[in-house]
Amino acid sequence: MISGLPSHVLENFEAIEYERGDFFLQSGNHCKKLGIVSAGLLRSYQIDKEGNDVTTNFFQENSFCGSYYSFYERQPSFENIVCLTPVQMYTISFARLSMLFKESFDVNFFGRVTIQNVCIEKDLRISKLLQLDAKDRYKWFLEKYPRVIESSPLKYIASYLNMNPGSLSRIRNELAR
Amino acid sequence: MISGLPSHVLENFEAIEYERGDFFLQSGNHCKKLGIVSAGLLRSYQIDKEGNDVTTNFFQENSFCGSYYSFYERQPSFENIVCLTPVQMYTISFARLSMLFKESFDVNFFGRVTIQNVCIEKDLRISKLLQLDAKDRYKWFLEKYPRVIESSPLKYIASYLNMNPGSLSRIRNELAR
DNA sequence: CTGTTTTCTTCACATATGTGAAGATTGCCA
DNA sequence: TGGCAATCTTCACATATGTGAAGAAAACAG
Repeated sequence: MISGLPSHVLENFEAIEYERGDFFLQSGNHCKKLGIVSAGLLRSYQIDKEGNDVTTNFFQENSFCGSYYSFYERQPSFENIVCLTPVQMYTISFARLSMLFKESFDVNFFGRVTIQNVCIEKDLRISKLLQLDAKDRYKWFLEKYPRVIESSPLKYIASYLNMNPGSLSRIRNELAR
Repeated sequence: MISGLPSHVLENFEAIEYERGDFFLQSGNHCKKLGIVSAGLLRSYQIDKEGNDVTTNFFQENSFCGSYYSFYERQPSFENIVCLTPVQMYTISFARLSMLFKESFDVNFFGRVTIQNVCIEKDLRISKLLQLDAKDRYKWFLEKYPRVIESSPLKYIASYLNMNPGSLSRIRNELAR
């Protein structure tokens, strides 16, 4: 299911289901679990100092879900993570994962490669934020995450792309012609 | 020197020195080596479709230098990496590092933790890009990377912060009063 | 189904930031 | 040290994007 994940490792995970609107993580709390999404879509967001809801990430099928900062640094989270659809995932606690990392070469290897890929994705996102104007950021998102458009309200996509809902509507209107 | 790095591992690295203006990586080429900066400052940048120079990263002392995408995915780089000051680093080839990853539990463990931390930093940068206006992005940079200000032309810092040199000057003028 | 809530669009207008040029300043090299 | 080149600042003006409100449309709940 997760390519490269040593098969016996899944025994250490716990299968959980969430409904739309359920929180996987609330800001101020520790992120106690890391999840692998097997179905559905989640969104992480922060509330900025003006009180705006800012989407920081979407978590689709097969992606790792959690706040790396809160999970690995054992700190209260700045982020909320909430389900945009019904979700199925496999979760693992920090203690359990740390144990696996300590004991298993394969898990370590897999974890390293996985987080490398996450890193590469984040670099790509940063370069798009720095280089593209609002319209091109939206076109890029359309190509890259077509499934997200189907399940997420546009206002959440707008803040993910560093624009506001009105601007996104204007852009969609322009592209429609 | 690098906290957590198994000591015998450094034998696999090669010490290199660069002068200001030397390229560590040119776009179009494979990133064949990963570096650990022991002294100096480098900058990575891309040329966007309008021909603008956009700074994607600064590499300070003790940070890992390279294009993760190009290095790990074995693809031509979109980025250039150039020395802003004289630089000393330790480098390792992909083949050599892959071998270490395959053979050494400790190197794997260290590599995983290291890239996790890089990931957390990238998340932080993204959240600042999404949440702060130009002035606050600059204030944040001042606090976080005071040493970079001393060695990098401001125009490079401007594009790193997603603004242009004129705007940065205006902001600096406002803050000076 | 029907009413209520949420989301999306559209608009007129506001504003932060971009642009390009000119001059001042700085830094570098011969 | 002097002179050239790079950088930084400043300005007037341009423009992309933000703002908030109002209505239309869609989604949801009873």
